[in-house]
Amino acid sequence: MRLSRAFVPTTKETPKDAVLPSHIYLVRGGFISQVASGIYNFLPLGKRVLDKVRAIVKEELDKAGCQEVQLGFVTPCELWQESGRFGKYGKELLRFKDRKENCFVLGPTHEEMMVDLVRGRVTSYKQLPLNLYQINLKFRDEARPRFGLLRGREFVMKDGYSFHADEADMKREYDLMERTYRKIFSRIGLDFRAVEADVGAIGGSASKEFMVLAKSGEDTIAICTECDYAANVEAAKRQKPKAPEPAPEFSNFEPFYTPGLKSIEELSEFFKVDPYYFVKAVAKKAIYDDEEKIVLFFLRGSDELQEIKAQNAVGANELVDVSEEELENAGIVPGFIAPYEQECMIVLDEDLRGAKGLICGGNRKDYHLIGADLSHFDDALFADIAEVKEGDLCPRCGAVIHLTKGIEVGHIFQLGTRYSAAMKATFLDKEGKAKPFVMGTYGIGVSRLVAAAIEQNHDDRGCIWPKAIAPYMVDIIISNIKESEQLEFGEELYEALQKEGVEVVLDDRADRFGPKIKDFELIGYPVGVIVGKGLKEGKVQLVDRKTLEKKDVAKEEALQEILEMLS
RNA sequence: CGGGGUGUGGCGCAGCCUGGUUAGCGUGCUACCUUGGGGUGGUAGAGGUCGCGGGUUCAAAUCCCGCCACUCCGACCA
Repeated sequence: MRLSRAFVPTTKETPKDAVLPSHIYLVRGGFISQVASGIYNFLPLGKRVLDKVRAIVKEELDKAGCQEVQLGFVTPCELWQESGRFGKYGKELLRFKDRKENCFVLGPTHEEMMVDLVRGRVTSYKQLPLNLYQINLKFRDEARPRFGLLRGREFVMKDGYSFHADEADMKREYDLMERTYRKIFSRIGLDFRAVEADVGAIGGSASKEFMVLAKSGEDTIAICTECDYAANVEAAKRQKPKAPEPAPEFSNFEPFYTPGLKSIEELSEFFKVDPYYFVKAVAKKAIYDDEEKIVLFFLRGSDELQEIKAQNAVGANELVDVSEEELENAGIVPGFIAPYEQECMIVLDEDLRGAKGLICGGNRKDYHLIGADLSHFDDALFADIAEVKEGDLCPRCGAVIHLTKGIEVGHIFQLGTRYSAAMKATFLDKEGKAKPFVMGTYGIGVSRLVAAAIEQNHDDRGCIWPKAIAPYMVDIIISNIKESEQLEFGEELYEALQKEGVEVVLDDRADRFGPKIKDFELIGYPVGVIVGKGLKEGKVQLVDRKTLEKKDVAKEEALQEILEMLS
């Protein structure tokens, strides 16, 4: 491609509202442009990167025996009503009617469509297993799109669905998909972790997320510093924390006057006791399909409530904050809540099981109880609801856990029969009995990967594309096109590289050197070739975008050297 | 969904509080000259329904009301 002819509108200025590097550089580099909130156009360079990611995903999936299909983007409401998700999915589902008043939605995910496609067509265990996928647009009317391609409303996703005769075969496929996903993200050149995850609203028995490690990630993940344990904090476990010394000693179980002291910090200071020995209460309102109720969660003062775990522990659809007024109306004393004598539902953290010698709220304003003993509480009340924190101990090997941030780019689920049963998608097994398919579902955020790659690979000058997905591999900069010698050699090298099958751009614009090298750095081609004043001595300069190192090479050797840099 | 902010040539902004000539600056764009290894300098140009609708007024980018869009913080996020 000749840059003099290319549609690559780069800008010197940072777009007004972009905060993250990937957003800034993708817009400034002329890869994407915004159309509306959470909706982007892909320009020629962005489209090339997207297609490369797409091609890698496709290649590895096909190798793993998956088959690509393409489902309609516009899907009939009836399918959503059938699965029961039409109402539950809520406002994220963009609904509209056609001229005949038929109701449709833009697909945010395609479980329903895929089950509908397969049911009635795959009817025997002999046709299983089957793994179908598509790489297609998705639309979710997010309440708050942000960060450019990282959280758009319209995005490109690979979504795959597998169908099996039994659980064991589904697990086999799940493991195969994990290995396949690892290959995909490794090929793209990303530093990522496969982490244990919460299954969330999609359901199923197990799931793993693939996280690209980046400071700007919206997810927090817990990683063991010794073994390969890694989990999203929403699902992370830990070994029982060690009790700090010295443990406080209380001769009696009795109220203690603590005027105005509510926070664990203040109390710890007041009693000179480590927060570990306090019982803290977190009140939430649990929302169910047909009711809502106040739940009190109790943890050690040194821990924080993990809301997803807490939500799962009480089987609620959602947990929301509860006001002090609501608490008082329920006969609860905010700031001084004890696990004793509560009328509402209570849940205690696993780590409090059998704990004694604690300080907790007094169920009375300005009083706490010292010498509390929880060893008589019913086992049923305990659940793992604490958030794993920096320095906690790995549940597998006991080494120290480290927290880091990640961008979720893939998620695989052992789904089971949730959708197949609801939508009556069955096959006949060996005994001739009808059974619902056992399913798995697997997703990759293809357009999000484009942004994630930049979040992880950039410097203060622009993008540094991994070679596997760079829009072009080489940028030949002709320093001054008025110098016919430079122009000629540039053209010659351009042709030679194309003959070698290298994707190359020729910067033959009538600009000066400055803007050209700035664009090279901004766009982030892996290799730059500067054809400039060195040519008089028979030399050109090769630039490694990643290190920004330049080296002079004889012009006759340039081709060979470039090929080596790319290998 | 709750709370804030913004909307003015392609892009980034000023002007608005205190209404009043031709709406200004930077950048980008066009032409010519200049320069030619890190966004060169100059001259001359093109380019704006001041988000939309209504109101107040002799007069509205500016004041008032309504709407829309975008955005930030939070909630939410298969």
